[in-house]
Amino acid sequence: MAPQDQTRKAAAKNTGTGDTSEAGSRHIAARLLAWYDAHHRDLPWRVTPGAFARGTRPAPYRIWLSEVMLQQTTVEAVKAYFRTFVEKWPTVEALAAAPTEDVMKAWAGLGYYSRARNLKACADLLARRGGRFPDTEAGLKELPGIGVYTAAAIAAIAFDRPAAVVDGNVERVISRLYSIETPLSEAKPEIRALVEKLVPQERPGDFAQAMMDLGATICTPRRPRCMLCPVCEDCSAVLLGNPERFPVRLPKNDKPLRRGAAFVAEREDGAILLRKRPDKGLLGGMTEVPTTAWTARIDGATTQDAAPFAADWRRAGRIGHVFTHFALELEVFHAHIEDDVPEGHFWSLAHEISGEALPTVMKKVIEAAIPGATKKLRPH
DNA sequence: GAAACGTGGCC
DNA sequence: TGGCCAAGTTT
Repeated sequence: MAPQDQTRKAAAKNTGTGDTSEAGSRHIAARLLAWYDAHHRDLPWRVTPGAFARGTRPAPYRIWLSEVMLQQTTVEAVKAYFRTFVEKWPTVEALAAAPTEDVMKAWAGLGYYSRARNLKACADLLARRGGRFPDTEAGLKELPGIGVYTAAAIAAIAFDRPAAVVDGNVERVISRLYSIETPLSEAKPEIRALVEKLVPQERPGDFAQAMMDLGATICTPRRPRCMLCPVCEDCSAVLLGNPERFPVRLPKNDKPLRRGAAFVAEREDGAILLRKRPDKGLLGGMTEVPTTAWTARIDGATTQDAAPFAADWRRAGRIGHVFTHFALELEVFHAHIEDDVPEGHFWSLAHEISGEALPTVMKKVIEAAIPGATKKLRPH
């Protein structure tokens, strides 16, 4: 063991909170980069480590698109959407040229739909400016849908800027490495300062991705695989014996339950009556079947009044769905109706349903009334 | 600064 | 099964 390592270990033991010295930081960054070279994940938007040193670089468009998709979303869920988007729209100019409606349809199912609107707004703005991305955190942060994290991530990964990239993974890794007892949210400034100390001048983009890969594959929320961790010996939480205890979080408030009714109107040929939700707010700009407000009392006496129009509504079932801040129970009604279209509604043909901008909750509703209706038809 | 904003996977 | 969590941003 190198003398500097002994010093570092002693310091960690003395403080019990991890070594924050410059030498300690350099050591940790170097270990992480070496680990990343050997164990990085291959992802559709990622280039191999050391790209900038070889004179290559990832396309900022692909990094931006992946980062927006990855906001609060798992890598596995994003992969297929990312491939679809880059195939449909290979450049920011192509995305800018696309109708917003097509973008919403392609985003359907991924959630947090304001991301799709901001993505489109950002593409439009950049296309008008010649299609080039800003190459600094400050410039990126000005763009729609790009906040502190995403600006730092694009600056680091696409432009190799030494930005402090702090996401949920990094918060977990840092809070363990330095055994931070302060509950999350309150600890964020402290975590950011520690990351700023760690970011190396060489390969900052790879360092950011290394931290996130470590959090995703080794330093996981539950049952971290500390025996495989490149910075296990530097980790204060390991020293304390229970890394899983970090990060410390405040207890959460429980979710209220809302109820409502949804109405699946079916035409003779199997077409389904739909409408578009307002651009702002919950499921903004997405498509839905007619529903009551989602707080309405649902019982036999109110059902007829709650329906958007008179029909022979039959109870088709009940679906449950959990959003970020409330749970929803929808009573689903089904009826066959004539061809006239109520104001603000439109018919979607059976073979078009799967391509509509239907959020998952609405697919559940339609499936409850007409099993298989939202599944993609397979050619035979 | 708190609240709004989706969805799927895991145990 | 229900709570937790995931590469956060906007208002």
